[in-house]
Amino acid sequence: MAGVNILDNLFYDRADVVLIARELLGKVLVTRFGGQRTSGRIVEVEAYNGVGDRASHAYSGRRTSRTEVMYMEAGRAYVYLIYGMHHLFNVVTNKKDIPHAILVRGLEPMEGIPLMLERTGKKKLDHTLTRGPGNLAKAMGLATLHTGVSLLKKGSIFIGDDGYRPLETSIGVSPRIGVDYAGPDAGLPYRFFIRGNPYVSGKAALNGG
DNA sequence: CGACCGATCGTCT
DNA sequence: GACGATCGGTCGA
Repeated sequence: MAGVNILDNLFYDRADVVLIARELLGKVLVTRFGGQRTSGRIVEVEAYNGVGDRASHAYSGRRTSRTEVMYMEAGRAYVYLIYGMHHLFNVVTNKKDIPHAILVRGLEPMEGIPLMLERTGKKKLDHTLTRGPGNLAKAMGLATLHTGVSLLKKGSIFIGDDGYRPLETSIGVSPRIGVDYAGPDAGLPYRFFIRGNPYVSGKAALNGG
């Protein structure tokens, strides 16, 4: 599509995963499976800051077959199954062997809404279609089999920049959701979202500032 | 509104 | 054998 630049290695391969997460707000996540395209604007993200972050799957350098992709070079998908039923989509950032990742938690649907409805079994478009990480992965057709896929070329999964920029004043910051197990790190301000957007998950009290 | 609960299974201990 | 970077439904105030 004209006017859309794919985010490249220079974008993903940077040291500050929290900054990258914030910069992902307003970008466009695109999937193209079986010749069918779906896309949506990113409105909510969370940063997972490597081996020192108790909320991260890579905390303390844990390295398993599931998390191996987090240790690969920047710009790959990390999709994992949670609660036996939901697939959560992350983007790997920073250099090889530094396991940073960003969880995409909210999308404002753009293209392919009928297909998203079909994938999710929903009857009509409402804010639940792509609100929350499990819902958006399902709507976009993303699952664990996509772990390791590169986002750096215009392939089946990528993130584009169409020039849209959220107002700085519209960006909210809060602790991450669902990471109470992370002790002191549960309170870190690593979640970013577009204030007032209906596709942002979480409770209203978290979404004010 | 908020609190709680069940679903469901791969991953890790 | 326990638990989760969740979701949608239910129940009670």
